[in-house]
Amino acid sequence: MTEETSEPAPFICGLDATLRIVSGKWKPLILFFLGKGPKRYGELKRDVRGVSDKMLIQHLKELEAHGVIVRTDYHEIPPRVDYMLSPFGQSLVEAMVPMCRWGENNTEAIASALKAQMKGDAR
Amino acid sequence: MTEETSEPAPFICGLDATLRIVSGKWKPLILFFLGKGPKRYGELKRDVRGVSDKMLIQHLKELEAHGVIVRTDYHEIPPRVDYMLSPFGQSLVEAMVPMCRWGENNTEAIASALKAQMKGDAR
DNA sequence: ACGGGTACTTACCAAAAGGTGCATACTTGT
DNA sequence: ACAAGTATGCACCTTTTGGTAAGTACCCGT
Repeated sequence: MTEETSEPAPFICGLDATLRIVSGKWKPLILFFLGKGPKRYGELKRDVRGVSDKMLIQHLKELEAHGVIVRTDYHEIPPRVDYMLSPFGQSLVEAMVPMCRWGENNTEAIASALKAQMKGDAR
Repeated sequence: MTEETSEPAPFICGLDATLRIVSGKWKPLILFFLGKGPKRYGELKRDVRGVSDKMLIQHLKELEAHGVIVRTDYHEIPPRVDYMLSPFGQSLVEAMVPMCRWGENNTEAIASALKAQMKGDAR
């Protein structure tokens, strides 16, 4: 740290910019599920199968810091908080829809492509 | 390794499936640039700024193994190889277009969202 | 009064991801 | 003859990422 590296590195292109927001193992999934409407922390955790508390919270904080989601704390006694997309996040989710559909329409092909590769790896 | 864990874990949803293919720091970018037409290794490396040889090749191999790109080796003397999208890859790239556009249309907002966050982090 | 659910937080650790630098084998340009 | 470019491969090491397990403060149902 001899110098301040505050520069976040310029974007190569639009896609690169988008990736800076959605990169993170579970972020796209979180966004996808929030696209279906506001959700409480627990609901989200059940939806995004396999995510740990640590990751879920960390990603939620980052998405909030980036202005794509909005956190609402009801300050109730058994904690109650929910998360929803901001308009910015909403537009992002819309941009992700084709990728979701691509996955839906090619699930079989993807599954076998991944399986085929494993055989090669499993030397 | 007491048991074969050959099961690649079921997809949570279509998006999850898609992510299994495009996950990797540079993969979306590689695909994006290949969307503009076949490219030689060197060209790609110049396009995808910042990628190391190791990563570029590794990602290219995976994408090829997954059937999204096709490698052509001309067996020429100073090595000449090029990469292009397969029809499968082509459809994937089309599904990514909206995300590219989203990034293009929101570059400013994204840049400031990222910058704003850094200030918070820099405690 | 105890177990379970709520939404987190923190510390510690393992694994994956990625970068650097060197090597290859042959050619073209200077 | 020597440096540079071509498309990789490999060993080594650092960084980043992610998981586990524990704890917190408070409530409700039994």
